[in-house]
Amino acid sequence: MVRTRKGLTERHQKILDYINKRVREQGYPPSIREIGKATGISSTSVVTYYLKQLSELGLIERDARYSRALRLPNSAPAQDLIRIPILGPIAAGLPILVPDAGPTYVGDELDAVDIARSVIPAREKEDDLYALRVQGDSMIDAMINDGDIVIMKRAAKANNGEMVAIWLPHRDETTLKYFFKEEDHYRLQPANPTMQPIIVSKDEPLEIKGKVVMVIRKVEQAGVK
Amino acid sequence: MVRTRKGLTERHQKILDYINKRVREQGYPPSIREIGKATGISSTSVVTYYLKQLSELGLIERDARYSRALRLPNSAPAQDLIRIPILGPIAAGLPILVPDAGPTYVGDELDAVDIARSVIPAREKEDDLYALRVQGDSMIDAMINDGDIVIMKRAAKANNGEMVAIWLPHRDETTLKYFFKEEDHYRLQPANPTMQPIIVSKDEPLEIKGKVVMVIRKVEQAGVK
DNA sequence: CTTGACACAGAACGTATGTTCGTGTATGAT
DNA sequence: ATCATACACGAACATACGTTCTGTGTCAAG
Repeated sequence: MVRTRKGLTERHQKILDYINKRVREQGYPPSIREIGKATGISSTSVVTYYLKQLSELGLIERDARYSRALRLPNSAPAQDLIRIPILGPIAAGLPILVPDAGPTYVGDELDAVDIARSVIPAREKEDDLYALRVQGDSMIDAMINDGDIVIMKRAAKANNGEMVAIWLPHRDETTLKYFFKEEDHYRLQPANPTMQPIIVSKDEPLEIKGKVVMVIRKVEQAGVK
Repeated sequence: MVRTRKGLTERHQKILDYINKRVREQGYPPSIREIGKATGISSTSVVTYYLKQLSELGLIERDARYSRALRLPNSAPAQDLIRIPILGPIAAGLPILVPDAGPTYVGDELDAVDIARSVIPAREKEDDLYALRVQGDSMIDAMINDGDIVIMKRAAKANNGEMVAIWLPHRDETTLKYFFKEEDHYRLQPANPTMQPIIVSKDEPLEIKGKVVMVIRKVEQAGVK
């Protein structure tokens, strides 16, 4: 693990190690002067000098100017998990219940999935994420299977090309589709290119329940017979 | 997770939540003034006042006097992350390279995904897991898309009904299929029930490269046009 | 030899940050 | 009414901290 990276002098390595150790042991990063003392560098400017290099190499991130405001991008193994509550099932004929974004969610008896933050695509805000468990085969056109878990992000509207969960009250239907707003209608495009889109006129009510961020499928031993 | 603890006022709770969030998102704790601003407390002394109480309650630890020197003792609860190396691409016409189970893989220049152990189905042995990035649309019959990440478990043989990655040398083909050993042939069944199975005679060579454990799809904004 | 890049040190400087203190306002007990 | 306690505000203060500037020694290229 601790490997001499190309282009890193001993001091780079020592600084990196020390930051690592401090973050692990104390829970917060050291100050420049502490780094200096620990690595035998007598001047704060020299530490700054190295931190700048490490930062340019992408080995640390820092919001300079603030105290102890540095972090190790690749590590942070400690709290890199986020817990996403599974709010309920999603199925063709079922509306989705999304208890509107309580800033503090109460229900901790709920099911949840733990996801490493690093696998969440963008910098999604954690509080806006929730998960649904797919029931039935109705989402196969979205390449989503029975039993899959879809991770959603709260959203009431969508941009063209985003995959969203849509509730069509007039049809009593929930679907996951790519969303396109066009001339005088909405086009809901299945992920499977061989399938036909659904056209929804703008008169018809259409509720966007969230954007699909991620799909997780646990493959059990049993498959098709 | 976020639970109103007995004896904690809303401000205590808010402060706790904010520290938590900042540590997770930034990698280092906030300053007193930042806490104040985020929780609607206008005076630094009031924040100090609460921090002292939280500290006495053992809900935070802090080396006061130093900047941002506070930490959440209970954090690092689920260190349950495992890192799964992404060994390479998987595509219809490509053999899979699986460098046989080095007990410690050296190459850390490789890509990897972090997964919470809790979402890994069985008690798979961590070292037996690896991941592949799907290239192309050739796996759509397995409900697996271009760009998906499949998490595999090393295996040279499979039981009936398991989904496996198979290499057919005579056909120069890699596929993900449900595996069934039958009378005098193998039946490779697509996950999509509307599609026809591939029948492979027992004379034909067939290499099982691993079992599919999980599929992860990150849905980006862009979809089908 | 000169030049410039690099690694390093020390001092000066501005500010971000935590603490202390004086003050004010409720509330409840005596 | 008086006092204690919990909660809250803002100003003053000391200092820990990051930045910047100046200077020194080394080493390779010109």
